[in-house]
Amino acid sequence: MSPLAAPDPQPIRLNILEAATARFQQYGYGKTTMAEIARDCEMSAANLYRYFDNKADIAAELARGCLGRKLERLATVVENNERDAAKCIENWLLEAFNHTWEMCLDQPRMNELVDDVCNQRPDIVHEHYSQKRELLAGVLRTATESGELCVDDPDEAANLMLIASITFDVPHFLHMQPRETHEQNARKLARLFVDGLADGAGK
Amino acid sequence: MSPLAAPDPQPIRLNILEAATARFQQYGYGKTTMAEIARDCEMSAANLYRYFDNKADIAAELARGCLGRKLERLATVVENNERDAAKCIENWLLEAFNHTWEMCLDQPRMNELVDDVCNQRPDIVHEHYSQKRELLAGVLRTATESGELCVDDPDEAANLMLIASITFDVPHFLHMQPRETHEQNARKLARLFVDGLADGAGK
DNA sequence: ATATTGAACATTCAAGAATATATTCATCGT
DNA sequence: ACGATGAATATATTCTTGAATGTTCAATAT
Repeated sequence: MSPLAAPDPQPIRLNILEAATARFQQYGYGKTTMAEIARDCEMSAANLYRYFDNKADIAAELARGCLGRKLERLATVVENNERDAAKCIENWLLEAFNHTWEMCLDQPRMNELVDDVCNQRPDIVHEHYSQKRELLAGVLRTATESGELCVDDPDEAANLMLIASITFDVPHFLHMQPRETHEQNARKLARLFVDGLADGAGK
Repeated sequence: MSPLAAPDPQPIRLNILEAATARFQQYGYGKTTMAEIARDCEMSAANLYRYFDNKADIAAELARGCLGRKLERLATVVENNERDAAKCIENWLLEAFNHTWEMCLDQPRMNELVDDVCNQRPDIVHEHYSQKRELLAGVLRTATESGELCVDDPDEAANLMLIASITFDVPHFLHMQPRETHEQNARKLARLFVDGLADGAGK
């Protein structure tokens, strides 16, 4: 009633996404039908197409959500370590790895879905990547201003760090080592980054 | 005749491998039959099993060969840069990337085969990885002795570098950037490694 | 007009038959 | 004995087809 209370812009869209999430989690993308999602939303399958172009677009939206939550976790790490870039980078890598690890264990179907979407939608991967780089570049810029690090081009350095820490973002490599080893590697790699970007390096 | 001249220990095995290579290159693993390989060797299909346990083992042997040649290229890089660890590491990453890139372009089917074998035979991946780590650790050890670098645990550092440069070894990430960008990234990452492992870092 | 639907259409999936191929083995020639 | 083979068997691949599902659209209700 009040013009101040902003109602959900698309409550139906969200409803569909929730229903799809529940189905995909339990049965997987391939085994859930548009009819089932529609039934959960108490509408016809045809009507889903008023809110999404097709089934793949629902999955894409969910994948975006997953990647968004991952970004939020990393943003929280950044917020909690504003004064200590070394710790921030270490915790960034640990958080990235733990998120990947936990997704694989706890939500294997959703994880698989994100993987598939990423393979078919380079734009989604790229946006997620850009957001991460921007966030990480901010950390490096701040640390350079405070004197903790000495980074000429924060964007370039952030890019490098993301490339070099791909192991921790991609499920494909997870099974090659136990969790503890991965975590140790994350810590060591963070140390290597910090040493390589420290003031006085490479001169 | 002369006991000095060591004849091929298994010329027939090699012959089979050559025939299989030619077929796999042109038609792919799935589309070439044991009968075809046998015909190329002028023998029966049954006789192939005197030299290999099964078709997959032929592919495994070829994959080992591919990885072996990759290791040889890296070993050559090491030999040609014994005095300059920084250059050696840079050229290592460039060589690793270029090998991956060229394999994907020039021998896509063989590349796919190596990929498949690696997914089914962790032992082969692991051995290749161990060989690379040993080679790279040697570089770090030598550089530490000469004072160019300061690496406490060369094995651990080599391990880290290999993990961090996975992008350049795995075809999966190749298409995400043009060749020049990858090469620049390889150079920059090498620089980051060297800076991070330089004397005085991390103290 | 807008939201929704049932029914039509297009595409994909899945199960089984048919085929092709991988693998084994008894036998042959040396 | 050894190396090799053709035929026999087991396994995998392909093909076919009915069914299931994704998608569209004209028609209906609000």
